[in-house]
Amino acid sequence: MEKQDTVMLREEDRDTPPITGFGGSSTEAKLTLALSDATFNQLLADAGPVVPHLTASDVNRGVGLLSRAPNSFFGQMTEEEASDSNDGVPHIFEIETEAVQINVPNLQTGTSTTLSDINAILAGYANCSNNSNRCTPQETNEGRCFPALSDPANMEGDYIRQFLSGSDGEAAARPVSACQPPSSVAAEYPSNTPYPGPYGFQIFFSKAPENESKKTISYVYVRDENRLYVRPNTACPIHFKVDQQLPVGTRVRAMPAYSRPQDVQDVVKRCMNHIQEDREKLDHCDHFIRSNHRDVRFEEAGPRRRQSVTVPLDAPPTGSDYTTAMFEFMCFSSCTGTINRRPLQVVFTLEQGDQVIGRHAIELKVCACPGRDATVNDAKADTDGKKRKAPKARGERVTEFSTVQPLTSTTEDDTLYVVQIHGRELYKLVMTIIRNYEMSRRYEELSSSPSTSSSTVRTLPVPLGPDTTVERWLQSLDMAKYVKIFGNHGLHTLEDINGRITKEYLAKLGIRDATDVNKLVGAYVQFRNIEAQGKLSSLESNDSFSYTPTTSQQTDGGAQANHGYRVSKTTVRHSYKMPNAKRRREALE
Amino acid sequence: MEKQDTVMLREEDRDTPPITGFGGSSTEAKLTLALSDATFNQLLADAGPVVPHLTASDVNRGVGLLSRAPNSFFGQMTEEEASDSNDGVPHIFEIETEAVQINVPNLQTGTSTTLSDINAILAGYANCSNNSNRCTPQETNEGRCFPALSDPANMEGDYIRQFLSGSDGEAAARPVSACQPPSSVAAEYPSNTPYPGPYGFQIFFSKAPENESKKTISYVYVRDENRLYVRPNTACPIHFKVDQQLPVGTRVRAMPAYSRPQDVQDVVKRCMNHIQEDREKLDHCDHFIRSNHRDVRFEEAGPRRRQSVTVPLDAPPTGSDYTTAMFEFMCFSSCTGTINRRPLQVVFTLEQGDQVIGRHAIELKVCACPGRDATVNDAKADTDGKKRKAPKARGERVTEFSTVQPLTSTTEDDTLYVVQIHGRELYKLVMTIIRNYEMSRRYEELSSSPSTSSSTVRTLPVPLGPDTTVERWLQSLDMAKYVKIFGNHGLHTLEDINGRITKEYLAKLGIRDATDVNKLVGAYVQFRNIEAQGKLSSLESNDSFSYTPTTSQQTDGGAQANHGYRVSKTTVRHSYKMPNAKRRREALE
DNA sequence: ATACAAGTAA
DNA sequence: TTACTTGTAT
Ligand SMILES: [Zn+2]
Ligand SMILES: [Zn+2]
Repeated sequence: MEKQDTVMLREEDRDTPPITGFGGSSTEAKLTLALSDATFNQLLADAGPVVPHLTASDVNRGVGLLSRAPNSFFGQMTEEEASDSNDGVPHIFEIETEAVQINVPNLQTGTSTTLSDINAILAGYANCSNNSNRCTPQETNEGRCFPALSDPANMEGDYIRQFLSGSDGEAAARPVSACQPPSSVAAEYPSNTPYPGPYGFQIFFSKAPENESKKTISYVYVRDENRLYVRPNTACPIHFKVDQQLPVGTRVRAMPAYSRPQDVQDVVKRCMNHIQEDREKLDHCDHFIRSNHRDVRFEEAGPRRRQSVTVPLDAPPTGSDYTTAMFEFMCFSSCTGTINRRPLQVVFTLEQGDQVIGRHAIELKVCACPGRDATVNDAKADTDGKKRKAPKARGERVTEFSTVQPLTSTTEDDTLYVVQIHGRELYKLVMTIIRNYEMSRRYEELSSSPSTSSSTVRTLPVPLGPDTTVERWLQSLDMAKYVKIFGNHGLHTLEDINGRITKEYLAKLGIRDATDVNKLVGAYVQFRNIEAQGKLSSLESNDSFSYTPTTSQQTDGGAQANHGYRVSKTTVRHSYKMPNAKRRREALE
Repeated sequence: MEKQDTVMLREEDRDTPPITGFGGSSTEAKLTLALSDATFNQLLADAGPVVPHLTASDVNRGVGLLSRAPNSFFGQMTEEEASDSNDGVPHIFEIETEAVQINVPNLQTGTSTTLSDINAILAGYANCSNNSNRCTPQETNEGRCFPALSDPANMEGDYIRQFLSGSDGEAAARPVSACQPPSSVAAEYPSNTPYPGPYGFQIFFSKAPENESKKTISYVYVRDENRLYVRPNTACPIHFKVDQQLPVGTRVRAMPAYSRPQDVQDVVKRCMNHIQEDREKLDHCDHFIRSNHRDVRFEEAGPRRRQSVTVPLDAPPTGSDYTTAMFEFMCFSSCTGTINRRPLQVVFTLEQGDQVIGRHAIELKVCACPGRDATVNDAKADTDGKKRKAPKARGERVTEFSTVQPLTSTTEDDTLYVVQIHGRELYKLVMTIIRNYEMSRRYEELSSSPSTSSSTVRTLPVPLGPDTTVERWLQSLDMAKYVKIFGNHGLHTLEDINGRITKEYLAKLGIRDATDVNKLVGAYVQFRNIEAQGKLSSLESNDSFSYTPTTSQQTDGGAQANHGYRVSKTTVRHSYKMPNAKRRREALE
């Protein structure tokens, strides 16, 4: 089996998030500690040319790898995306590569791993690769067959690669005695490798799962983290989609697993307290995952007696192209003694008999307040890696104006207003705002139609909002060539890029052309400014304070041409110096 | 048996905390619901003249009664107190009274209590009273023989007394068929009545149990609450003292019980998770209380199979007059499923064979941070009656800007500028800024010196900049309490928080107090506004685009008083409509 | 929806 | 020791 032929690395793919395997990223330091040189060299010899990507920060943080690279999880779609199934999104997985992925679990502290352990793991993936031979390879519209291995910005990642790559790539195909049958339940470590398989198996969640208010929501899926937050003992609908009709008897298995390398060997079970609680009420009361499907089957199999449930993947209801299954999670992620706050995953496998014909995994947190915890995790990610930010270089602050809101109407844009401003401070402030605004307006006009000199011409016929797609935004800027890059990084809406568009960030994405960078940043700044305006405007609505026009006079009273260029129409003069008496009175109330 | 003779109630004792029995205080409403009239009358006939005291607030709060009345717990001494044993502290219990105390457990919701149940309870106490005949009565130096029954402030307490007292007082001495043996383990409900008994049994704790620092302390006894805070699985020394030599074979039993009336019927056991954890490591791994004494005996007895341990009360070591026994508590008070955060007691009984010859009880909280929790409980007691902070009311937005960021230099603040603004979008944006600015200026003036009508009064002498520490900023806002929160998120300078301060973000940081949030956001908006002004001003130096004043005219040319109120000094009129030619040229470069 | 409680990690 | 996490009460 010549895997090299199927692994096509291209230079331009380097900015693509790498695919990462289950725990594969954290072998680094611990392998060098626990393995003898001979063992380690053998490992190198066995390892194929394609190795999982990992970063030192992953190792240090013990973070679930999958959550770092949303794009490495194929098959998660929003409901809308799922509905147009042939859009050729670049998220289609090249299945051959699965065969040579290496998922080496991290070693437990104080334990050691033998070569046969590792061989067993490799064998498991070899089996996956055999299965994949039955699959129809799917290529993206970019012709990319495999995500890049290298993150040029991460030298430690390169270091690891140095150790694990460069060998002959035979290991994946080599039969090993510890080889397990392909069944998903039989593996020592459950695979979580995304695998759409021959039927294009996909999993996704409702965009707005419930009408509950944000804080009381009983489950929420956060796409950036590929993580489901859900309350225990709550039926959570999960949507599954295939692109062909499935043979009868095809089932979906939900198997829980620990995310962190040091935990993967543990079987996820309910805690004793919760088992005890349901001992008389539920059959299989020790299973962590349940389903209320009439045909649910509880299984406990494999060398570790891992527990899982399967439900048949019924045909989609009429008018729908996906099937919804309900699963319940019967313990908190924080339950003492067992899960004990350890990060979890759920691996969903599409199975035909004992053949795995599709697989997707999600991160899972079962908690009392999914809405709250999803938010908190978001904030944490925001400030992550910011321990002590180095004194930031000045001069790029201009890009940091931001927060999101839709544009307002642009129909009266050429009206000229005259405003009296009281005090130099405020005057300078206003001038700054105005300059900034005009600057971004210029950018926008240029990008939309350089030949138009009037500021009434807007690139965007429809106001931008947080839900506007990045694609549309880029197209409006004549930067459609960057659509793919943004999409590859999981940035689909303007909401997604909120707070991100800086020169540095664009550089990370691989956008380094100075003109384009300036254009993007400028346009983004304007979007942010205008959006901020809308936000502030909404604030003022229920405020008792309101300025009053003191003078109104017409300047430049040009006639308004129907579609012509209107220099100015009305002048309103306000004085913003409030009478002291009034100010004091209002302040006191 | 004429108990009345031994019960000496004095008027001046009314403010003394009453003695309360185990759960006796909450019979009130539920008795009247659950008992037939005949049964209830029978109960009244059986009840002695001395009844437990209870308050409605106890019932409503479900508060452990004993914690309300520290003085009702005799026998707890500090080490110093114990050493001078003849100081005649008023904590000496008049033993005869125990005979007629009534400990009626609260009825479980949905259950009913029969008269025989109650008789059984009464009988238990009758037996105690018989035992007490062997005791040497001890009087306090105040001559008080029995705590007052009445809390004058509590009418419901009086109501209960009305029902339960005033009968012939025979019940206590009357043998009842359901009568239980006197053994402490045999009772349906364990008694927690303090009872020094014939040997003057006393229990106390070391004043400073450990040399650990306050926060890392593994156990602490708070005398005001008669409560021991202790870490689980930690040997906690408890001192026992008798004033005569004990017969050989005398043992001390430690039995856990729930404090609240609605819990007393439950047996205190370890939670399943912790049992499981120690299943192979410990014998009697299901016992909540353990001792590392070589001669510890685990018992499980009585109708409820209550678990307890006994250790021999060895003779005090030479030079000491007390004996120390070690007990360990094997679950958190917060353990899910079993104790579940319910308040606990430990009843220590001195036993000779199956005779109880001494008893004392303490409140117990087993927690991870005894030092912290003891302090917290202290503080809570301080602010008691304050309930929990009311959910914050919305709509006080006017206060949002009350402490808005102080303005920068003010020397020219009253200059009036006239600005032409092109386009309604920009106009609205500018107006929003101006309104916010003026609003904060108003509030700032009010807060800094309401008597000053001039805006020259500033709160902050030094202008803020991106390098200003968040700490100083917060201090200037009187929000120093949030310094740590920001610091923990790597936000140290105003630069760090640039673009981040929104209500949502603050909520993520854990800052949710509406007033504070509004204050911070308002102040931040102003800071941003001012900062943006400066930044863009500096930007424009190397920017070919710069607005130019088109008109300059003097309006309202008032003379500038030295510190007087200056209405306006200069008027500058700008047009912000850029020439199309220039705009196009700049945009292309 | 907010505030608190309490175990636990850094 | 601090502060965060996270279940739970109000
Ligand atoms: Zn559990
Ligand atoms: Zn426990």
